[in-house]
Amino acid sequence: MIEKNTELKIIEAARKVFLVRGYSGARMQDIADEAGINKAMLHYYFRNKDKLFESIFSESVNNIRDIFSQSLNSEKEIDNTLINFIATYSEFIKNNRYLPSFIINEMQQGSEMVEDLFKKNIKMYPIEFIKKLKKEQSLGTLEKYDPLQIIVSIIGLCLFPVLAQPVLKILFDYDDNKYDKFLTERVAFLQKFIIKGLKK
Amino acid sequence: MIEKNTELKIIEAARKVFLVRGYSGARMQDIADEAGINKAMLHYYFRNKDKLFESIFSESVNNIRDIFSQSLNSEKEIDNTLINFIATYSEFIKNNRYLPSFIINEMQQGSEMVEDLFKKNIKMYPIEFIKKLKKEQSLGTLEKYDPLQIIVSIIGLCLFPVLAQPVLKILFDYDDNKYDKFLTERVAFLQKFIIKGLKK
DNA sequence: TTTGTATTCAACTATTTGGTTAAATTATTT
DNA sequence: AAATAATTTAACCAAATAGTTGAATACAAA
Repeated sequence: MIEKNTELKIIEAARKVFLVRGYSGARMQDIADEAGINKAMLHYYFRNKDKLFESIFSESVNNIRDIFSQSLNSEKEIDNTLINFIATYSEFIKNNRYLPSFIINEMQQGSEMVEDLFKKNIKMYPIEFIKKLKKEQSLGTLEKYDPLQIIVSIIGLCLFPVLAQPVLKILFDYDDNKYDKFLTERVAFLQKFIIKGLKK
Repeated sequence: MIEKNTELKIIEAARKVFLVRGYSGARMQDIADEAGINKAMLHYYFRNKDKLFESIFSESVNNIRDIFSQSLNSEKEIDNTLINFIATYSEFIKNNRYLPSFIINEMQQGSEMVEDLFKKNIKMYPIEFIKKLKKEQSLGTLEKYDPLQIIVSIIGLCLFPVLAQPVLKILFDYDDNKYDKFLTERVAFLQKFIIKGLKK
């Protein structure tokens, strides 16, 4: 019997394996098993490991980019922009645990191929948000910090607890439920903490 | 001629390779080349890849733990504790770029062996710092945030720009010099931003 | 010097892993 | 139904990689 969605099944399996194990840790056999197909099928649909990886990595970069620009540009006023971004971005990351560490890690390796894919797909600079910040800064409502320091801080505050989840769970002796609660509560904490830190 | 510090050379080479490439990305041959010795020497001094990895990973966890507790407990007063921690920790991380991502990544894989090594070596809970925070909170000088949220935030703010360095460099179109400047300037920014965010 | 021990290496083996192929099966078109 | 095209598989092959071995060399102690 011919399976209609073999390609989709492969993509889903590859996503699962690559995101957790990374390029060098991923095994073609594992991906085939996860997809419930024969290993040769992978090479039928995708010429080789590199090509399969490329499609997963590109897709991942696109996802991060989309949710980022989408959640950063939805509201007009700066406070609401921040509140909305923190909530939306945190939620997305929570549901896509492995996405940030996957991208960060592959980029760390410094391979030409990965860097090119990243550059090709990311195309994003938060120009509108920076304008908003600068305007508030010149009005005297926000501290005159470097906008990029601010952006890195906000993203980092959202991402880090998910990036470091396995480490922090052990450090704090939290089980899955407790850590989930920790992440949920973090949204309100961040909204208050960040705005307090930025306001003059 | 017998080389006196072969074991040390191996450790240094293994550190270099493992920290950047991770367990699965590291090649015994690369480590041997980096150390300037024969591949068989690795197995003479360390039985196998796992044993060599274990010693590097344990050492890394110990380093992180030491610098953490050391820079967190040096000062008495809360403001100075924070200012000192941010400066010391940031400086350490800047000089040990790959340490955080190495540990976080290997922990992400969820292997029994790595998790056990981590638990065995970390043994750290910032009890003194939490006491200090709670005292200030009850005095009304600090906002009544969950101490763990605070700690995760401070660490994340210091670590994230180094974790995500390759990504952020491309996003901001910064070269090595510019990014180095960004990290240097970040210390003062964080000291101000964090204290403002925490103070009532 | 001689003897024993630690160190080093080149060449080898075993295993893992990515990739190929040819044949069989299923679907689609004529 | 027959012919053609697409899909799937088992059984391979080739390359990469971890690990082994035995001989040679250097050093230290007797």
